[in-house]
Amino acid sequence: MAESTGLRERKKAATKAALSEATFRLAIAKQGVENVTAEEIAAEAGVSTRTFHNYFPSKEAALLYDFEQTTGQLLAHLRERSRKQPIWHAFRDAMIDMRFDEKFDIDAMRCREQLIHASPSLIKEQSGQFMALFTEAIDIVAASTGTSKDDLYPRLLLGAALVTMKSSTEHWIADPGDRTLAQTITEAFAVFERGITQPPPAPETSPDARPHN
Amino acid sequence: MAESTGLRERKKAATKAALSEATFRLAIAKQGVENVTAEEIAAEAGVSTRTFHNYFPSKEAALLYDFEQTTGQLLAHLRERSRKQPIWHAFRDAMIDMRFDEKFDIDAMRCREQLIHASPSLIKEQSGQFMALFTEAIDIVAASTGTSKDDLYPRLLLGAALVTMKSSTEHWIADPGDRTLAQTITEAFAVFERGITQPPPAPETSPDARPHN
DNA sequence: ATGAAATTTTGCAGATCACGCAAGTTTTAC
DNA sequence: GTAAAACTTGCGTGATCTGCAAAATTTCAT
Repeated sequence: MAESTGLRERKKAATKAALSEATFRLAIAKQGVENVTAEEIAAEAGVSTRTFHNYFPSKEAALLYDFEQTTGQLLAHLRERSRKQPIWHAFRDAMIDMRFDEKFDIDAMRCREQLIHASPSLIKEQSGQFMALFTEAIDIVAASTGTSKDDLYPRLLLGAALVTMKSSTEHWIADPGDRTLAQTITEAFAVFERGITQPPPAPETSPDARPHN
Repeated sequence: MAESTGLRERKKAATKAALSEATFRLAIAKQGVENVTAEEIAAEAGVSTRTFHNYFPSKEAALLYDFEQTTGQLLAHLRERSRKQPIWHAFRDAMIDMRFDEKFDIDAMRCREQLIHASPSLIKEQSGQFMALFTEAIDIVAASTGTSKDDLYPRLLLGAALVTMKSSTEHWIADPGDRTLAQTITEAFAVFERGITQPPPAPETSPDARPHN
């Protein structure tokens, strides 16, 4: 559906991607987004400053463009799975479906994490995107649990799921150890199934004895 | 200790509070922070625009000033309790210690919530403050659970606690029903103790209805 | 009380951001 | 091939936020 849509669509997508990548490149080179201007990004991508702002409202949004994309895909997976699976494990499996570890370079992910972690404006932007994800997902969760979206339980469940996804990914990126990302995610989701007051049984460094899934 | 610190300290605190309140007032009057300028806020509080920016980096920060204050107090309570209590219930009880329902007008809280919910910039600002709280609290949690701050478990626990505090407060503000805030908080924390896949025993609206998760 | 020291307030200038508008350019579709 | 639709660009504008230095205010020692 998005393939045959002609030159214009493809060019737009390419420009947007180029701007996002240019932002990433410059941010790394200059050790932080705050040291990069919209003007520089536009120049790096070969368009005018005005055009940059046609595509992104801010350089923060440009840098987190693929996060936003990812979010959309995750939601699609979630919608699909939520019709055949209890919502909690639908989140876990939708997350595993994303296969970040195969799609992205782990060093690039680490760089990105560091950029975000070091910049208040990026932290805010990312948090804002998480909140948007919350808003988009709450209906799915409410429907799936047979509750209202204003109830407490679906909000807690969704919040827990988002926290789990963010934390486990960050943790795995920082130090994969001998685990796959899917294992780490599964482990993290299991913590909430067990009850949060129950600390995880296996110390995080022991290598064997983890039957996957 | 902060009492006898002379006229200067007191005036600064008063100015800061005045600026924050002015921001709140104007934001309500104009139906959103985006319709208020720093210049207007400064005028309303009787100082120069430059002075406003000496106190707050942005109008969003000004509007969420008391949230920041609250955060600090919560951390103090948490630190105290975490030495005598397991960390999970320390969070719950530290939160209850705050007694928002007694300290703040519920209508004002509702207004504030609506302002935040309707403004992307405020959502980002608040999320940023939550992340700051995360950063400040993670050491306490790690110490209290005997783990490293880079481990997964303390991050999940802290994330769950923050989600619980935010969600239960918002939920209670939106519709207190016949519950106290402390009850709602306790109920919410209990969800995570039980295991997130276990829906709460008492449905929030209909008395029968087995939840079919 | 008084004058010097420390601190705060303020105006000004400058860099950036983000958006509306209208003219110019490219792509599409007939 | 040409007209319509969509995209790019430059310009102008209003707002944000910061540094700097002068003026005003508070503090403190005497």
